[in-house]
Amino acid sequence: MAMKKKSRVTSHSVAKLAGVSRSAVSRTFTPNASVSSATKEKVIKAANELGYRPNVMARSLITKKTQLIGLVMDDWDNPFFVSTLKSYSEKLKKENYQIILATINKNSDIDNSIEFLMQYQVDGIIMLSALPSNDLVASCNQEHTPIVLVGNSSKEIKACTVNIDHSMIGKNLAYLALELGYSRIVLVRGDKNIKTGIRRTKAFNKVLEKEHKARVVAHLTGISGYDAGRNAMAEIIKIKPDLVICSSDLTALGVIDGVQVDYNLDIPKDIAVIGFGDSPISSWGMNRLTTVQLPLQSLIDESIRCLFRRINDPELSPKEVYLESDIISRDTTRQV
Amino acid sequence: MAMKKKSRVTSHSVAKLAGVSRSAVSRTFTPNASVSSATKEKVIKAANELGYRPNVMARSLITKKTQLIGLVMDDWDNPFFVSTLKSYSEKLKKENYQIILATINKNSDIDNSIEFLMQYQVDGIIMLSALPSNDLVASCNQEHTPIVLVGNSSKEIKACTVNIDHSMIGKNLAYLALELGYSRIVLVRGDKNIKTGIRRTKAFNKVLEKEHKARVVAHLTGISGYDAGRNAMAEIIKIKPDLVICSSDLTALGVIDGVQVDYNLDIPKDIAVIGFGDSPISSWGMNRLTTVQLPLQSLIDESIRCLFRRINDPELSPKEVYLESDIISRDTTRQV
DNA sequence: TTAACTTTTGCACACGTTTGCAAATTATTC
DNA sequence: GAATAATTTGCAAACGTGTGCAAAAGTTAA
Repeated sequence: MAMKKKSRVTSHSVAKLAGVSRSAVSRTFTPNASVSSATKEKVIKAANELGYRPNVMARSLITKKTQLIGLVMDDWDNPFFVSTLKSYSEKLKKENYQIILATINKNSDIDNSIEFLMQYQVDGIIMLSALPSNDLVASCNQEHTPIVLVGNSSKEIKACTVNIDHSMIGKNLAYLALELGYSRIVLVRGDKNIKTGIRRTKAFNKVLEKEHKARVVAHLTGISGYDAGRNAMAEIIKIKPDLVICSSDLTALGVIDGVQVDYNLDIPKDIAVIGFGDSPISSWGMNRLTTVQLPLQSLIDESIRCLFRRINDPELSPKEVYLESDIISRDTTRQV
Repeated sequence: MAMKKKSRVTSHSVAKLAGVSRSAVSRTFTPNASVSSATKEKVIKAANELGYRPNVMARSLITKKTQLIGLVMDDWDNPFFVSTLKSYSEKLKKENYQIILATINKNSDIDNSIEFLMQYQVDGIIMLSALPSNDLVASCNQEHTPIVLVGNSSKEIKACTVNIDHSMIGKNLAYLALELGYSRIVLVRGDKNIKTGIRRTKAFNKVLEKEHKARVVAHLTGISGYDAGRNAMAEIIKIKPDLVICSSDLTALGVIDGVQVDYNLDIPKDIAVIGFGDSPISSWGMNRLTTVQLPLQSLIDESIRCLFRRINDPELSPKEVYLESDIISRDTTRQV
């Protein structure tokens, strides 16, 4: 006996079983299609019997819609972006879209990942923190595949961008510091080339220069993580600051332990600390860290909204959205 | 002037520009296909000029391969599984596969998410911690779409399973406790219905019963997270245990702070603590937690290997893999 | 009953590929 | 140069679906 060949159950086979035409079964699975309830019933019965599932690939070939959204994740080490994945997946699913995931290894791969996604005829692309080339975005626009850039943008690119307004954060941090009466401030940041940090710092300094009631007594870069923060205190302590502003909660926790454990000083009386991100650890247990809360949900919602707007009307010109962040006052800064 | 209709650049258009047949352009993009280098060059030039990208949907229709792997994530709150996403994405990409992501909301949705993925004709499915129904798995097997179950299994299901051997963990924990000379042990777990925890506990008790040099003086369930752990100490402290074994690192951290801060006892001299998971926080800064290290990389590698084995040979019968875990001895237990 | 109208149905083409096959071209051998 | 072998090429038939169109069936009105 010959080996049974792999054969899928197709609209043809269920049509045959139900005694109708292929069109009938197609229409049964297309909402609002013209099909009598009698045949619909027959088709559904046959489909269940055979375990029929419409082939999305074949369908998309003709409808030119795949219900696929490409999601490119540039920075898997950034917990903010990773934590958005769940929401993206759930919210897109609710709109009947699926996520196809693209990872980036080297920087040169950003464009490559878009090319990949385009081969799958995705209906839209969400880029988390990655910046593609102008040419490629133009090419996507031409094929009416909208791109939304989240957490990164460039003036020249013709794509929707949804961003956190880091300048505003810097400004608000500065005014908060002034309001609380701090005057000797240390800024602690990670990689000095990260744009968002640069933007915050610039806005922060601008306010201080205008008001000249306080000044930045030290500006450290290349410090990220608990240990780096804690070790950095050796240097910071000499400068005798009254406020240390960090670019991540984890760094801030390191700084806090440095202040309290290694140098036996009081927080916030002797030195105040502000973190960044409002990550879960910033409020666990004994940690009551004053920090910047990023509007992640708005970021997600807004980027999805932008995407769908352009999927539904590709001629629409791209939009720029900037979101504001709150500063959560907890126990590592003095109260107003 | 009439509105320009959306028209993709197809193999037809590049064939016309290059002055060859559609077959020629198809063959230039198919490795090892019979095509002269002269025409190949012509085609590539034309393709670049037009920005041609082969349509994967159309291709998969005929090759019956989509290069798509469905990844269903049951429990987004479990940091272990979420942290595997990056590795899965990178490793599958290296093999030229893409991930299509499926989320589960209610439990009844597990089968649903598989149905969804099957509509996209995925070449295989990886299920993280979710358990699908027998019927559905059978239906997938019939279509030669292999499924790998990670972190959850059932005897009856005919699918590959890759699991952490929790019985072995329980056994090893028990022998470690005996070896270190602890005799009054408290077990602290989360939801009492979680199978993995039950399995560990059972194996743990079995060893203790056999050796009867130590005993479980309390077995608390429903405790998970830092605060729950810390609060639980109020009850635990009365029992005067010498070892507390927790089902998560975070809970263990709460217990530790309870012991040290709230009751001013020494760790590990007065009470020892063991966590679970070797999550990053367990070794940050001052935390030097003795804990169970899960073999996540092996879990990922093994599940991918199982998947590909069955993709390449669908007749192969499914395999069960159990992985062992190490216990990392740090500073919250006494040394051997 | 007939006419006009509405709904349902099936045919056949389209979507953008891959691939077996035979024809056409090129390379090799005598 | 002819004969043969090896390679390259294009044609045409799939793959599994959606959809315009006209025919068929059903419904309503007179």
